[in-house]
Amino acid sequence: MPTRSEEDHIKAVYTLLQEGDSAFTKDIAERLQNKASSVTVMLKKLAEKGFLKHEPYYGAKLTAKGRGFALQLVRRHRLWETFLVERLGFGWDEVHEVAEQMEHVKSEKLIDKLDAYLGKPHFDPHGDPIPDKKGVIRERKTRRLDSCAAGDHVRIAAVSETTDGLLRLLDSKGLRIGTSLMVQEVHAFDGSMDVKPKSGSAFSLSKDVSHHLQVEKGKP
Amino acid sequence: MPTRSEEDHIKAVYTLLQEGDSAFTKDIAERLQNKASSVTVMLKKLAEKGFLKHEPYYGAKLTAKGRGFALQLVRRHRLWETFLVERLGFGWDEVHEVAEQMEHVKSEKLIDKLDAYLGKPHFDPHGDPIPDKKGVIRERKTRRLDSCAAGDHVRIAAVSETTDGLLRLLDSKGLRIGTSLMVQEVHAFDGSMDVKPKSGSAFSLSKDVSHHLQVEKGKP
DNA sequence: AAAATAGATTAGTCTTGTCTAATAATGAGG
DNA sequence: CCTCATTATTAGACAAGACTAATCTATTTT
Repeated sequence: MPTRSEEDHIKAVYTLLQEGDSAFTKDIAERLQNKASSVTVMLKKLAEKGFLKHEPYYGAKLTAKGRGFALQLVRRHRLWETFLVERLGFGWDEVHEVAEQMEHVKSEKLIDKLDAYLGKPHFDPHGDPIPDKKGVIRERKTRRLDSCAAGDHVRIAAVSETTDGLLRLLDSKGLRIGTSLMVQEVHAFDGSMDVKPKSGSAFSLSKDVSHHLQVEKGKP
Repeated sequence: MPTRSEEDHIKAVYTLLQEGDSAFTKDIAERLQNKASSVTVMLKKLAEKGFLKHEPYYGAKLTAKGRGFALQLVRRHRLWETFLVERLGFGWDEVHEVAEQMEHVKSEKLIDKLDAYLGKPHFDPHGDPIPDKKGVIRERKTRRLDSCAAGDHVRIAAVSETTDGLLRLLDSKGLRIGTSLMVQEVHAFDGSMDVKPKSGSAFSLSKDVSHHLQVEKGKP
């Protein structure tokens, strides 16, 4: 049974591999607010315990065991985030840190019951998929909003960054998971775009913002 | 900000002082599954930090600061137990260990919102009082069932031991918090008593059991 | 009052997880 | 191909928190 620090490292590796295709010591260290040397030591230990393969100087890859473990952590994290937002009334920009603590509570039964209580949700408040008990993630075909062209009709599926600033900005513009948009115009010089929500008037989004919005096709 | 281990020690001292009037090294050690020598070291540290007074060889007493801290832990523990039983459908004999982990999650806002979500309950599923945000406990005048005499009408207010065995026994007899009983007869030779629930037929309770039931007066 | 016993404390060790400093490997540019 | 900047690793120190063994204190028993 991994310690809390071990769990954090496994999850960091998983997340980095999701975002790109590599998990380097430096990036893991940055994410965990640790020094690289500490991470090296930890990776060696986790490799011995069979959670990952550590190729010195070339980063880490998860084993099946490590991946399964990481998926349970992600599941726990996202279920708690869902609980905090949907039941306790937290804003979606406030839940990350708390869920980060709750995900380490060890009780399989607790997660089973929480899952049932929330209605076995497939997505968390940021639109990220929640792995099921077996670690299976239901896939959606989404693209980044900044890859869309004028005239596209789309629905916001997920927000791929969870910094407080971005989430509050979206909130203030009335942009939520599920909000339908039409892309009116894309400005080549700075990548900003004008979008019009189904209900409400049009406004502009900078590339910084549209880059982090995952959307799926809506009806045209 | 105390560490998890420090929190555990503070709470153990608080609980022992509630149950009796002393918190000795040995008893703290037993409760935390630690050795006495480890506890001594910890008590010295907590005394330096101002959470308690440590009188070597005569145990520990909490300071106001330590008591306030312990009350917040108790509050968190009992709110989570209430959540687990009332919302997630856990049995009241299954929640202790999980709540023991959840009580260490640090977020004042979380507890405020949980409290509101549960309807600001004053008692947990075992009938124990939940301190409010300021640490104030609403008192009730209760007595142990084994101090009652034949003919008394009482209502179960709390169960003062939370071992799985006792709680399951009570469950199987239909005894819950709030159940009304009439004491039919007390047997002097072994302290057992016959009781009759308002609805249902009479049965016998051993002294072991009646000793741990806190009751309040019901209507005669 | 002395001895015995239960419990508490101290001293010293070990493990875990972190750090800093020193050393080594990689990959890019000249 | 060599050098340099970046990143990784190793080695050694340190703090927290637990343990064992040895010592000490308080209390009870004789």
